[in-house]
Amino acid sequence: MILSELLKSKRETKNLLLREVASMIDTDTALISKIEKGDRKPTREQIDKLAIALDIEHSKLLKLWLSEKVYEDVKGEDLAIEAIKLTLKRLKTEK
Amino acid sequence: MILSELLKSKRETKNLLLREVASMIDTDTALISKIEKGDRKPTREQIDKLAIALDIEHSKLLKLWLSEKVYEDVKGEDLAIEAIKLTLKRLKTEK
DNA sequence: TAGATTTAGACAATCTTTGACAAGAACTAA
DNA sequence: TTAGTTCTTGTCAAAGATTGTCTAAATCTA
Repeated sequence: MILSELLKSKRETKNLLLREVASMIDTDTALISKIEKGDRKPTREQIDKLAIALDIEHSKLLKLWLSEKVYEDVKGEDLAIEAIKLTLKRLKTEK
Repeated sequence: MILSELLKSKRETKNLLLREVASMIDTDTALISKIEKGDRKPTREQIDKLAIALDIEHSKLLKLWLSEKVYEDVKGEDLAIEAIKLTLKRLKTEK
C-alpha cells in the first residue's frame, strides 16, 4: 500500500472530508487532495499531523514516507536494487 | 569505500592533479576538492565524466552515488533499515 | 439543478543546489 | 627561508526544486 492510498482510505474509513483533515493539518483542501493523489509529498511535519488526524500508527506512516523518498531516488535505475542493498549493508555495519 | 574516498584514491593512483581532473570535468579545482572531501555531491553528469577521467567502472561509481543519495535520505532515522527494506520489496515486485 | 466536495492549474515565496571566484593554507623544491 | 604550485575554504549569485495558497473547473450527491 502506497502512502497516498493509505491516507485516502483512512480518511474515508473515518468519514472525514478533505476540509476537515486540511484544518487539522493547517492547510487547505487542495493540498490534501494532491497528497492523496500522489501529486505532492507531505512534509515530515505533515506526516506527524496526519498520523494524529487520521489515527494511523506514526511509525508506519513515517516508514512509508521514508521508503517513498528512497524509491524516488532510485526508480528507473538499472542499479536501483544493488544500490539499495549497498546502503542497507552500510546502515547495518554502522548501527 | 565511500564515493569521495574512491575518487581521491583513484586520482592519486593515476597521479593526476585536481587541476587536471577539473578540466576533464569542465569545472574548477575547488569543486573537485570539495567532492573529494565529501562537501559536495557530484551531479550525475559529473559522475559520468569522472568515471571516464579516472578510469573507474561506470556502474560501480553510479551505484555508490545512488547508494549515498539513499543514505542521506534515511541516515539518523530509527526506521532507516526498515524503510529501505520496504523499498527493496517494492522494487523487487515491480521488476 | 443547487450545493457541497474534490481536483487541476497557476503563481509567488521559500528553500536547496550548483558553479564560480578569490583568498588563505599546505605542500614542495631549491 | 622563499617562490611557486597545489589544495582547501568561505562566500555569493544563479538556477532549480519545493511549498503553500488562491481560483476556477470538475465531480459528486441529494
